[in-house]
Amino acid sequence: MAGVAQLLRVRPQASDCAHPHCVGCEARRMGICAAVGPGFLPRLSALASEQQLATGATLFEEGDAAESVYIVTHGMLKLYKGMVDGRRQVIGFMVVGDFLGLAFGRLHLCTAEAVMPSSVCRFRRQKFVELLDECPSLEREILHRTSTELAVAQEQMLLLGRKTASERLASFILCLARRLRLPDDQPFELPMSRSDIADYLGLTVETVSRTLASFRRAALIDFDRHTVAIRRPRQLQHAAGLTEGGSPCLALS
Amino acid sequence: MAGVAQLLRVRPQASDCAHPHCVGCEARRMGICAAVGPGFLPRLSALASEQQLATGATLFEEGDAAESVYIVTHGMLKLYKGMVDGRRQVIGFMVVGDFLGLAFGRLHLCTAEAVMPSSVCRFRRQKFVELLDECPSLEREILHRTSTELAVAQEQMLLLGRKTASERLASFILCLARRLRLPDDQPFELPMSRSDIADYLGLTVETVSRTLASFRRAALIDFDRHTVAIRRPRQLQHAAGLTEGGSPCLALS
DNA sequence: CGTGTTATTGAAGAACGTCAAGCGGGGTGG
DNA sequence: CCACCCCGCTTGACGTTCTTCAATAACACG
Repeated sequence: MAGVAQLLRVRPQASDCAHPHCVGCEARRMGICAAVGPGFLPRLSALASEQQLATGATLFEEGDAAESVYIVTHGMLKLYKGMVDGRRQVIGFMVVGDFLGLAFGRLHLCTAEAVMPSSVCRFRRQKFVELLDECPSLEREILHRTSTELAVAQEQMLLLGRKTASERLASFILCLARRLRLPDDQPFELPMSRSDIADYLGLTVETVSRTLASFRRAALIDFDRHTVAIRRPRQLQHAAGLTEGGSPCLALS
Repeated sequence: MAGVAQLLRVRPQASDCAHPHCVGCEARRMGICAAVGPGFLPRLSALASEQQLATGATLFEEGDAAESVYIVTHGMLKLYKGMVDGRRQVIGFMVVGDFLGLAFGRLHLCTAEAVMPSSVCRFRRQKFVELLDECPSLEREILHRTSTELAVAQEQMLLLGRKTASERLASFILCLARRLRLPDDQPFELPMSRSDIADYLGLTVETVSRTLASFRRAALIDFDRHTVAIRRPRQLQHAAGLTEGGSPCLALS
């Protein structure tokens, strides 16, 4: 679980905040706290409530009225869109500190489901928007995050539209590794299932499995069901269709 | 050209503004004007400069330093990302009133190229950010737009990851039609080339051409090189893999 | 320890890509 | 004004990649 523990520490610099109001809800330590000034923290406390999610539990579904926004405080959730016949596209994996449900419409546009035991901090949407009105630095923070998410989504469009199966898997692994900022060769955890990976990369589980197997045969990586280690990072980058200095992924947060 | 003319009128309600400062640069009439109060308009005037683009001209390239932001005032631009071997993914087509170059990083993450004779209104980035600091309603407007663009990008991820060629083309045509809010059966313009469409939908020109031809054989649409008319909207929606009431696309603006 | 779920592996098939040839429109230059 | 050429679009034949279908293996859970 060392890998996951690191995955969760997305915005470590924000955890320095020792303000008394920051203790109750971990979310405040993770992101919002740094953005809102001390004056707003009491109001934030009043707004927040924590919620636990078992693996597979859905926080909200595509089409639900969007009445709350959330911050992930533990674990990992996937966001996905579905089609009537069951095809799915995973939009992203949200980790600690990420906002959920920020779509500025009346309805949620994807489903949010826990891929491992997780918890979130919930805010009433309307109250949250009012807070936004009063706290420009929070609004700037949200804008910054939304804008980063947009850049990530656009990078993923390139992957989904133009990359081969091998390139997709290689990009995915490098992206995870970069997000964890791990030294090469150190194994890290994949909390999501093969089927989630397939739905994220626009492939089938079989293709994911076969491609990972071929990477292992080529000694690019080593892996077990929920663990991966990068053995030859340079060659893996090459397999991802990236230049040396290229951006394997823009970390989501 | 009737179709294009309508394509350009994305935010018609904003054109009501009769403030003297709104006359010079069309951008102010299209979007920003409504967001910033009259007090900020003189500053906006001072910041702006207009720029013409011939078809095929690039406004900025992936990797360039991001020193300005732009608003499209005439025509249409495509945003795309490239891979070293020449593969491309078109991220989106930007029409009048859309912002360009808002990536909150030091570098542009895609190339912007005119698909038809176009013009943009340029703002020095730093000045623009300062303006953002002083004008909360403008910041809110930008947040709203960014958030909408994110939703569009996520919808496109579903298309690129999970839809068949027919579904992609059908979705694309319906999306354009919805954006123009045309009555069915009325022909409208496709300013972009087949190759741009292919790069937008993650296909090849040949597949785009063949699929359009098959739609015409099935009498779903009629088309000419740069004109399309929807003949059987219900069946086209079905071909797009959408439910009756479903969202063919969230208009970009 | 058994059972359901998830992952792997193989073989056959389909969808889309690649290669190649032909068409047609628009622009240029004679 | 016409002929030519270039470029974008279309259409056909063939290949490749990925999916689909199916069987087996490995794990997680009670």
